Amino acid sequence: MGQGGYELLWGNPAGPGRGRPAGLSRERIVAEAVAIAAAEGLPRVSMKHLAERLGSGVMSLYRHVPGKDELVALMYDSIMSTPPDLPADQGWRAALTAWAHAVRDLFLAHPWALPLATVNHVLGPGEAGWLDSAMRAVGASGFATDLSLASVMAVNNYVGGAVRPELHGGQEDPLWFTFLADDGAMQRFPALADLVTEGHFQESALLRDHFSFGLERLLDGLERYLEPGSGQGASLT
Amino acid sequence: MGQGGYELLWGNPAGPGRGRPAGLSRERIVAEAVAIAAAEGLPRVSMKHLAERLGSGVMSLYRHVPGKDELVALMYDSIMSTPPDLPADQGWRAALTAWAHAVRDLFLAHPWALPLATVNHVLGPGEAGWLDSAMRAVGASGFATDLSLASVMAVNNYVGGAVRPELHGGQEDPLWFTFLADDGAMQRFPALADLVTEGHFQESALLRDHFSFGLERLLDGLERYLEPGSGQGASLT
DNA sequence: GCTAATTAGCGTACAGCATACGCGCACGTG
DNA sequence: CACGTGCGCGTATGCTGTACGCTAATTAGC
Repeated sequence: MGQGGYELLWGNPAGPGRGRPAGLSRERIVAEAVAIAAAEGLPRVSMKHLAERLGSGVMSLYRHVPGKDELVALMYDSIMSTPPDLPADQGWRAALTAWAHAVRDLFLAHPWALPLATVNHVLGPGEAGWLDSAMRAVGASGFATDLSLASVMAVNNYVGGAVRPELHGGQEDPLWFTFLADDGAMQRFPALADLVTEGHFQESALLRDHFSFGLERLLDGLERYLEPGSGQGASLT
Repeated sequence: MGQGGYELLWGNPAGPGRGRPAGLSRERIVAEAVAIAAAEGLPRVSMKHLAERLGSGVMSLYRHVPGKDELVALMYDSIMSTPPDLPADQGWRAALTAWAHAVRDLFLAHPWALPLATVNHVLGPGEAGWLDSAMRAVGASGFATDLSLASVMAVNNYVGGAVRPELHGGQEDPLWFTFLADDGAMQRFPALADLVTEGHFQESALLRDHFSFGLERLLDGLERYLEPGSGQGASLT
C-alpha cells in the first residue's frame, strides 16, 4: 500500500519519447478517477469502470499507472495540488485557523479521501505543499522548527478526526442514538441517556459547531504555551 | 457498509432454538477474525481464510454473520467490549487524560482498527460503553451535558488523528522526508527543508512525544474554557 | 522513403474475492 | 419413530486486480 509509491509520486513525468504517442495520460486517468469517486464513491473506482469512462481498454491504464494502490495514492495527492491561501500578517493563530478550515473544506469536498488520510502513506508533493504552507505561516512568528511542526501536527490531527462526524448526515448522526430509545440501554449508558432526555442534538450550538469549539480550545491551549504572557479569555467564535 | 448493521450490533443473540445445535457461534467467528487481523493484518481476513482457521466451510459463516461488512463492524466493536478504568476522584482533566491514553493504547494494540474508526459506522454497545465512561467522568464535575460531549468529542477527535503517525515505524516516518534530499524540493518547500537541515526527528522530545504535547495543549484549552478562574501555567508532562 | 527501434493500446487468462442458492443432515420435540 | 427446524456447506456466479504477449503507431537513422 504505497510502499513503493515514492518514485511514483515524486518522479519526473519523463520527456516525450520517440515511440507511439500516448492518447491517455496519467493526469487524465487520475482526474477521471477522482471524478468517479466524487460522483459514485471510492468503491466504484475500479479499473474496469475507469477504463470504460475513458473509452479505453482496461490494461491500457497500466501503461501509465503501476497499479490500483498507486492510482489511489495519486488521487489523494492530486486533490491537494494547490495549497490554501493563508493570511500572512495576522499572526500564527489566524493562519492556523484558516489552514484548519481549509483542510476541513477539502475533506468535505472529497469525502472519499478522509479514510485515505488515516492510512499510512508516502508524503506526496501536494500534501507536502499544504504542510509547508502551514509551517511557513507558523514559523513566521519565530518559533523553533520542531515546535512549529508539533503545533501544526496537533491541529492537523484534530481536524482529521473532527471532520468525520460531519461527513455522514450533516448534523450529528441521528442513527447513532437510536438504541437509547430501546430497552435497558438507558441504564447501561446513563451519561449517554442524558443526552437524549435533555433533548440536545436539536438545539445545542456547541454540538452543531463542535468543529470550531474543539479547534478554538486547541488553539487556546497552544496560545498559552507559545505566548505565556497573553492572558486572553476564552470565547466561542 | 454498516448501514443495516444496527440490529446486528444491538440485536439479541436469540435463544436456543429447537433445531440442530450450532457448532459455530458469532462470538467465535468474530474472535478468530480479530486474531487473524492482529497476526496477519485486516486484508488477510477473508471469508475463505477465516473458515479454514475455524475448520468449517466458507458458507457456514453466513449462518451467523450477514456478510463481510457486518463482520468487520462486529470486530471493531468487540475490541471495545470493556471500557477503561478511569480515576474517579481526581477531576475531569485526569479522567480525560487517562481516557485519551486508553484510546491510544487500544488502537496501538489493534492497528487494523484505526482506519475503521475514520469511516462512518453505527455506534455499537462497545463503543457506546467507552463513550459513556468518558461522559460520566466529565459530567461528574457538573458541566452541562452538551458541553461534556463537545469536550469528549474534541479529545476523541484529536486522539484518532494523533495515533496514526505512531502506527507505522515508531518515530516519525523517515521515508516521509526522503524527497527533501533530492533536487529542488528544498526550494519548493522551504519550511519542511528547515526540519531536515536542523536535524530534528532524531532529537526533538516535542516530536517524539507529539501525542502528549497536543493532548496537553487541548486539555489546557478546555480547562481555560471550563474553569476560567484557574490560571495554571503550561508545562510539558 | 525504407527499415529498425521504441512505445502505446489492449485481448486473453488467471487467481482471488464475497456471496446467492439449494441440498442433505443432525438434532429436539411430538 | 417421524416430523420439522435450523445448521453445515458444495457449487456456481460475477466481481476484482493484474501478468503476459501480441499488434499497431510513431520516430530515428540510413
